Amino acid sequence: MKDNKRGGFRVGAGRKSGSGCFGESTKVIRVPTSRVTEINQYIRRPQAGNTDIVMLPHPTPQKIQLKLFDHKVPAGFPSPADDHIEKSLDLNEYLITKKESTFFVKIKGDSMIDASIHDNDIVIVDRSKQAKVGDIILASIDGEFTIKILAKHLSLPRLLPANEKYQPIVIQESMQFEIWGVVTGAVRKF
Amino acid sequence: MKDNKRGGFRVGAGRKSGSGCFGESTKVIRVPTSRVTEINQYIRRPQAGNTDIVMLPHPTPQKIQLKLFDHKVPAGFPSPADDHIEKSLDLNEYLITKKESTFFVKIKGDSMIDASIHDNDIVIVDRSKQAKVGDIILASIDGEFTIKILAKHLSLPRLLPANEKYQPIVIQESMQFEIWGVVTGAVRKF
DNA sequence: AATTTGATTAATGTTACAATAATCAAATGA
DNA sequence: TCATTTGATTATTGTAACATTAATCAAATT
Repeated sequence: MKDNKRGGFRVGAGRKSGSGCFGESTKVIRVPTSRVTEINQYIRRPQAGNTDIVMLPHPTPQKIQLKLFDHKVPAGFPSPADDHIEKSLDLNEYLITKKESTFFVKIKGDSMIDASIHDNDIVIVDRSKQAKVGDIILASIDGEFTIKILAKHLSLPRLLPANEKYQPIVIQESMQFEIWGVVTGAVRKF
Repeated sequence: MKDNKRGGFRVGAGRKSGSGCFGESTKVIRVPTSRVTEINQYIRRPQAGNTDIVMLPHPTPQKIQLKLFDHKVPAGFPSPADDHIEKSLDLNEYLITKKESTFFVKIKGDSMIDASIHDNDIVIVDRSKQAKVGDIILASIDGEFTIKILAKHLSLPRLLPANEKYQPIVIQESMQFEIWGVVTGAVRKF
């Protein structure tokens, strides 16, 4: 039942310009594949209600409100602060699993620098944990404490320093050798 | 002077995949005309961000005092009587000076590795401390959080990574730039 | 040994296209 | 008469295609 009498060219016919979801014309641009989702979310995000406010601690009695998205040039892409203030953190809870068997050791010197344990770092040692090959352990050899990576050489245990400049130590039967625990963490003050 | 003896099909010929300015494949997407410039700037700006989640100190942390030993003292412990050697320590107290102005940020990537800040470390940031040149700071650049070393060059602030593979960032007037605090410590779990 | 050259393939900005959606007015039907 | 349907028209929108540029390799040349 087609006829030629409906429609037809006439001014004002057809979809109105600006009736798309952006209310304006569009262009195609090329962007990295990994950021397609991010950009699509961003350009579709309601502009009006964009009032993300993050509260961060401040020494003054009343906490300061820091407004994000007040950029001068590129306006408001998703910021890490958007949804990233998640939870609170208790350092004791985070770093100490078993407080009954945990203690700290303050490190002197740079012999563990390749395991990124530095002079004056404090390491967290759990003496209840069974040391496995590859673990960073606190051991004593002939009455001296040392922090090393546990390896195994035939049947005798072997301690690898994390710093290449130091020689591995093969534990002989005659040596007093004791593993005091496994290093489970490290903390540092700047 | 054309001949058919150069080039020719052979494995490995031609431009390498991923050699473009994004280091990955691209796609075309349609965006509002008014935001083309903004998005092009955004996807091309230096990726300074090296932080992940932001956390606040726990309001009611566990109080755990554990023994602190010195790496260099001769083994013979535990010797609870010896107060000279043995101290005790609470990690929250040790690392957090001002709870009201402190928060935590998780590090992503290895841009600060020479400052011994590693992937997945958590750094402690004090917002009340005045940042000085040379300090490790948390800053935001155009909405992106980053941990960097604060420097100054010709009166413009500069953010230096602690890894020669990364480029310093010169802060221009046109950039949104804010210093959020000074990094006062770092913790790591093994 | 260093440089040039031509073939090859990826990157990149733009245009083209097809499918969908919105809009209008004539045609239809109550 | 007035609401609904219908067909033509035009914008939107995601994707494919294209042309130009850039990077890379190995043979040819200096």
